[in-house]
Parts: sequence; C-alpha cells; structure tokens
Amino acid sequence: MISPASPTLPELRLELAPPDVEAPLAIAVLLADRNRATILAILRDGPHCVCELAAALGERSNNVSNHLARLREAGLVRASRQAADTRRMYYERDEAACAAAFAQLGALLEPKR
Amino acid sequence: MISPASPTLPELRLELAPPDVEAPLAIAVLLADRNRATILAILRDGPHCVCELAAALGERSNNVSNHLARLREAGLVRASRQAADTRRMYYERDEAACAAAFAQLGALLEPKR
DNA sequence: CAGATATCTCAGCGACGACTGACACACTAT
DNA sequence: ATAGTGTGTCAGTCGTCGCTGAGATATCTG
Repeated sequence: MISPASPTLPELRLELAPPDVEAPLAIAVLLADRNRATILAILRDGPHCVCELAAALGERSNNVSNHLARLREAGLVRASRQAADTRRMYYERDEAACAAAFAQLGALLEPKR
Repeated sequence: MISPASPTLPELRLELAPPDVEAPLAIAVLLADRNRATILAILRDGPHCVCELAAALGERSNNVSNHLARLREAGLVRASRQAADTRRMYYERDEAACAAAFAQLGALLEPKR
C-alpha cells in the first residue's frame, strides 16, 4: 500500500517528462532581439538591401549583416542580387518558412487541441 | 535635377520608419528561455504546482517560481490554491492571454495581409 | 589601375539575464 | 511551540550574446 496519509491530498506527478521545445525555442530566441524582430517586420512589405535596413534601424551595416545571417541560417529570409543593382544584397522573407515557424510557436501558446 | 547617374539604379529608401515591435518582442523574450517555454508546454495539459514543474525541469523550486512570476506578470499563467491542497500553489495557463500573445507574434511571422 | 561603395567575417569587449544561495513567510502535523 | 514542507524574494555571480572595430572580398566608377 502507498499509505494515503491525507485522505484527499492530490498526488504529485514527479515523473513528468518535459516535452521537447527545441524547435519553437530556437524560433523564439531568433525573435527575441529587437533588431531581428524589426528586420522581419520591415521585410513584410517587400525586399530591402542591407544599407536600407541599417538606416531604418539606426545600426551599422555589419551588425545588420550579422543578424541577417542568423535569420538566413534559420531559413526565414533569402538573399538575392537584382540584375539592376548587382552591388547590393537584397533580402526578402521566405513566407513559407515564416509560416512554419509561426506554427511551431503554436506548440507553446496554442491550446492543446 | 537629381542627376540619374546610373539609368536604372533603384533609389534607396533611407527614410524608412522602423515599425513598433515592442509587444511581440516582449512575448518572444519570454518564450526565449528553455525553462519558461517548457513550463508553458507542460501546463497545456492542466494545472500543476511549483514542485511538480521543478521536478519535471530538473530545476530548483525557487528558480521555477521566478520564471512563473515572469509568466504571471505577463498574464500568460494564473496562480490559484485548490481547496483540497491549500499548501501548494497551482499554476494554469490563461488560454485567452496565450492566444492573444500568439496573435501578437503574427505581426512578425505572418504575411502582411 | 586606384578609389569608392556595399557587404561579410570575426576576435574582443561589455551588458543583460538566468541560476545560485540564503532567507522569509505561510501552512500543516505532531 | 517546534519541526517540516511548499513557495516567494533578492543580492551576487557567471555565462551568453549583441555590438564594436578592423580587416577582407566584391562590384562599380573614373
């Protein structure tokens, strides 16, 4: 017997296995920086080059380039050169990847089912 | 005249006003910690007390209590005592607030319209 | 060619935040 | 009352991460 000392004391579930949150956590970490979050928001209305984003953010180009590299490694943005301006690097959102990332965060904020 | 030196060089938009991302940023910062993210995921299947969460996370109660305080200040979780167990503090998700937070993140990851 | 512009990379520094440890408070049991 | 349990608070420490600065690469202009 497990000796129910107190009649109605709820038994603790100490064996709970913590769910895997790696995927949504990685997305949240990316979004948890003001510059990266703002970049994603700016790119919602079309592609922009690094110097435009840097000017909008009031940050230096190399810093913005670093953030864009992080976003690109995660697949949220794409880099491309335009034929009319091969000197600048234009970044645009990968809407499919962004939607997938948004869905991942649902595992933290949406009800279970 | 503005002297179009290069015929088709796209003009930069250096006057871009960065959009306000404070609200979704605050949510992302909250989710960008493994323990807080895991807590939110665990609470998806019902209320749990601090010691249960601490055991599941392999963390100490005071640390978990700190994270729960952060989540509570943001309104994502509620604390309540149950009549059957007035000693422990039970935490449960505020599903409405979680859904609202999820919608806020849409301003970063969802297409513009 | 040299010079200017735009971007990328990376080592080093500094600040923010999570964890620790100690303590306080509330409630229960003996 | 005393001991034990569960939770909350907070100062201090330490690791992590964003920013800086310097340098490299690539493209265009004169």
